[in-house]
Amino acid sequence: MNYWLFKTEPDAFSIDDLANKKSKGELWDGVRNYQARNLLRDEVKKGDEVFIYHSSCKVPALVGIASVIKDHQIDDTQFDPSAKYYDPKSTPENPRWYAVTIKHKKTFKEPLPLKDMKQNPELAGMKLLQKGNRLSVMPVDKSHGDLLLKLLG
DNA sequence: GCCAACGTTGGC
DNA sequence: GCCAACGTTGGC
Repeated sequence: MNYWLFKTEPDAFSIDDLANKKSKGELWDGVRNYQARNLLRDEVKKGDEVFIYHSSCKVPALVGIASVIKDHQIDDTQFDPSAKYYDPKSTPENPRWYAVTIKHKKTFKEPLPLKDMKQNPELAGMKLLQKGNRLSVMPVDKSHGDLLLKLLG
């Protein structure tokens, strides 16, 4: 079992939206970055735990946890010209983008703001805290993941 | 809204 | 394959 962190903009899709999907879960599509794609395709596996992070909002923070309930599949939005994430250079014969399905597990009673994470020496080294980091899907070390779960319950 | 830090694109 | 121009992300 591995830990991951997925970013989402709460205005577009929040932890509450994910919670509302209940056991059905949510297909995490629309990822259009090769590094993130490689993780989704090759390394994110059913049963893994995913920290949900709200970005580009008033208080950027870790807000909850989800679990992966389905391994990667082709992200069909890449073929749909009307979709926001349409990729004209992608073909069904040679798809570029993939998506996994995750299910809401828990919304933390108190979100853990980015600001606080930066101040916790035990979390130093987390990819999320590295300057200039823009990845929307990233690995979380086991030690960091365990600690976060302990902090957040 | 600003801007730093990237990633991507395309001309050469 | 280099690199300038451009677009996007995301904290502040």
